[in-house]
Amino acid sequence: MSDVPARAATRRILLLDCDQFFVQCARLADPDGAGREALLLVGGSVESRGVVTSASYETRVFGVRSGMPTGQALRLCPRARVVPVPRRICGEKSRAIRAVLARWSPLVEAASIDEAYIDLSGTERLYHDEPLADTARRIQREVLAGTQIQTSVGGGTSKLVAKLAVERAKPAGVHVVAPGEERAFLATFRLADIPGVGPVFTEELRRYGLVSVADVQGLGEKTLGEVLGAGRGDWLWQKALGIDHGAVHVEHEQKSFSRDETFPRDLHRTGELEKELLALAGRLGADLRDAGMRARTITVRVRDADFRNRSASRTVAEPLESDRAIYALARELLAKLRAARRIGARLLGVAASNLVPQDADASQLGLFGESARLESEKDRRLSRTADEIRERFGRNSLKPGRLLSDE
DNA sequence: TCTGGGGTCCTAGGACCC
DNA sequence: TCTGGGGTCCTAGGACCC
Repeated sequence: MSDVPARAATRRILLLDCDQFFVQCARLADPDGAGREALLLVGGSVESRGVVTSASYETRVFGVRSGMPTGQALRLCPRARVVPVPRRICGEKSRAIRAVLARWSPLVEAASIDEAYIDLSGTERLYHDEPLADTARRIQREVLAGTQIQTSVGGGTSKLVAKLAVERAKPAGVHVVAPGEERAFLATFRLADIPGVGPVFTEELRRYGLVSVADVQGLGEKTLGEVLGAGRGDWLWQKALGIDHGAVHVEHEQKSFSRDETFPRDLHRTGELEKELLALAGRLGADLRDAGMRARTITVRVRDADFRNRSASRTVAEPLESDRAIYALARELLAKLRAARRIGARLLGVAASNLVPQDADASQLGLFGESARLESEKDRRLSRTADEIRERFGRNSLKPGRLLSDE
């Protein structure tokens, strides 16, 4: 908020969003297989209890949507082919797109793997007062030529407006909302379309008879505040008018890392869960070290067979990075969760937060006696050695736990 | 129909300190 | 003896996003 001048010049913001990104990537990765498949679902299999990450436009005609359980999607569209997410090429394409966008503005925010905001405010003269929609089309063509990825672009005076506009642009189009048209544009949406208004809030609003953005606009600011409370009422009122001062942020500081896994079948025995936890802790530790970070808080999460989510976490004074220390802590937390409720688990996960750079000032470690240390230099060396072995000989060259202990 | 994996942010209560 | 308020940190849970 403080970085918004009292009389800000009209901003010019684009959101570039890839059309059915994972489907496009899967087709590029396998031109003769998935590339020829119109009815394509990318995501988890039925056996692994997965959901659809991205559904091709051809399957959406059948009612298939991303996030839908794959089993349900296949019932709606039995002839569809399911392929896994092609992670490597998705990452490559995402980076390549960002590289193209960087040529157009220094202010690019990667909002997710398949969408990015571009702030072109103040570039009017640079682009010779070209209409924003024309600039958007040129960017879109350059992205397609450079990466083979088809995109849609939304534009307007804020991230909120650009985000909603891109929905009107799909597929492969451009939709720019002119300054001053925000309120009327917003009036054409449902409240559930506003980012931040999810299923729970939508249902609450519906109980008040509020379904469309126009409903809220007609209610007025004061009444909305009385209905929802000042905080949420004001928040929703601003959105309903298309007002959003959020800045396009270039840098992104990751606050946590996590690894979790849903099992094909619920696991009941603590020993089985510990084995999975060991593998997850190893993957998490490798992620942390790869990022040059350590973590002070470890959280273990389970999703019980009845879909109840539970978690236990512990924060320690000394930031950790080694597989052994992370697993030791995680194992205690799992024991705590198991003691509280002994029931089959469909998901197990472990997360690291309260992150500290590896090279941060470690002087405060002097506060801990050597006996109280949770992680030794040797633990760190062992984990880093394991990282190098995997780097040289492949991810499967070491089994989890192999370099974990002193034995 | 049967619900992924990777994240961010918020809330609320309790401990603890001043 | 009775009763403060503010600030920070931790923990657990949940909404929400792609």
